[in-house]
Amino acid sequence: MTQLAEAARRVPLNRDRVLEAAVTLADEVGIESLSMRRLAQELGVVPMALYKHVANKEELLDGMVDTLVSEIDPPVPDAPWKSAVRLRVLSARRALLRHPWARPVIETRTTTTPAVLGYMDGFVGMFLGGGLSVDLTHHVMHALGSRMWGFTQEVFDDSAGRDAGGQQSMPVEVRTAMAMQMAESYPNLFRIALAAAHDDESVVGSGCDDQFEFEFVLDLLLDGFERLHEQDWTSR
Amino acid sequence: MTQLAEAARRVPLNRDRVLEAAVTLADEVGIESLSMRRLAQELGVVPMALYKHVANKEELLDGMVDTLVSEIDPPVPDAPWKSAVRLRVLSARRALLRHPWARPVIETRTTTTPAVLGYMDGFVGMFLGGGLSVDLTHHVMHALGSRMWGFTQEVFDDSAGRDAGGQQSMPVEVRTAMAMQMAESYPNLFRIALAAAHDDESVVGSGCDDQFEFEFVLDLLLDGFERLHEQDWTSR
DNA sequence: ATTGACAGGTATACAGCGTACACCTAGCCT
DNA sequence: AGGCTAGGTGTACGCTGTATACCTGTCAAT
Repeated sequence: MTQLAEAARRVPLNRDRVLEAAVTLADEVGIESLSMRRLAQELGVVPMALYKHVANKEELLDGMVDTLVSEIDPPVPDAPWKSAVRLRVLSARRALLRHPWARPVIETRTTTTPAVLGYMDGFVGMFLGGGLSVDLTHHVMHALGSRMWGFTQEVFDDSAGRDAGGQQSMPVEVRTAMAMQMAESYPNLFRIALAAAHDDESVVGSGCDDQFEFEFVLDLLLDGFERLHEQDWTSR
Repeated sequence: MTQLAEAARRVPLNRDRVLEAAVTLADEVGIESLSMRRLAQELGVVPMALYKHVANKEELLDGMVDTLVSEIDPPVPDAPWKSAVRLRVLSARRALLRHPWARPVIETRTTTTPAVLGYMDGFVGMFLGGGLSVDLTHHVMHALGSRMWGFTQEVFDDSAGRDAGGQQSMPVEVRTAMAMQMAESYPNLFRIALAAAHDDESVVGSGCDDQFEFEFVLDLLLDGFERLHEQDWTSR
């Protein structure tokens, strides 16, 4: 035990190792299971030891976001603004899909770290560099919102029809009964769910290509931005 | 005490009263302070008593969202789809601003109650009723996302320049030092923050009209939807 | 060589959370 | 009269973040 203690002390657990461990732990067990105690245990250390390296859990989460930001590709220089933005957003999205915990964490952050400010500054720079006015860029950044991070607030779930409840072990007669119930309670949702299920080749899947939906909206917005830019839009 | 117990029993605390109390409590003290214990206390009852009326806290939150949904105006019939959608979204936004707790709660909901399904169904109905194809409507609903609820994921905060940190009691030399710091670290953000501060008549305000930003994006999207509809867009 | 500061790990403790489980009691139906 | 039940109570468990005090090894300055 003395040896272990010494071995632990030989690599004295700095801030980066704490953040790194937090990221991989959250990747593995999910953000809801990332507690200070659990993280400490993972590092072979007592919970309070973490507080020598991060002020509190909020700061830990801030740090985790910072490491995520560092994984996002920088803006490609000398590219048209639209594709530069597009590429970077999609890079952010890839990073975000690697770290599912990041979405809820980003959503709840209140403080803005320098790394995050730098990330945003990059976007603003792309728009301004593309010739968009300061005014338009301002509103465009608001419009981009969380899509800047590669995610959308997915609040519309069209999987309701095929599998309301989530369990797959359900007698077929119950399923059809529920489908009929839905068809009459939510006729419009039903039509869409039906169409999505129809298009879907793999019967198992959600019937909805998240990546397609994301790029659909992203391009819709980018095209809108471009149009406003071309007609010298201004907020009066 | 017997009298109190009897008085309490005379109005035996049903599900609706629990939900109503939860909503007003959350309105007053914020969602982060809404605990089962606190809510029970507010109702003059022991915490576990609540569990006779809601299965658990999740279901309580679901119920709170349902009451919020009931405050949103139904779709106005016989209106062009664009303005019908627009009106309803803005009605949702008003409800949401009355209940600040709703945004984080909606964001974290996993189950979808019938009331919420009905709400969504109404939107789908407006698009389909306006002649949009099932396919386009599907993607349009995804694009709408959380904006359906009247909020955007506000992840871009342009108040960074004027008041990084939030405290107003700060020596002016420190403030200018920070501004200079920002100007060189985040030159692009700085330009935008500066412009926003300039436009702002009230020096105190955030320098950013949230309502304007919201409607800006909403209309950008609606116009995009319309354009796609006019050119019979389809996802192949 | 001794001392003292300090960085970093530890131990204990507290207040708060959601909620499982057992219990009680008043009112109603047979 | 007797039991069922709806609804409120009391206690307890395991979990959370973190304040506070303590200890110990390392290193710099005397």
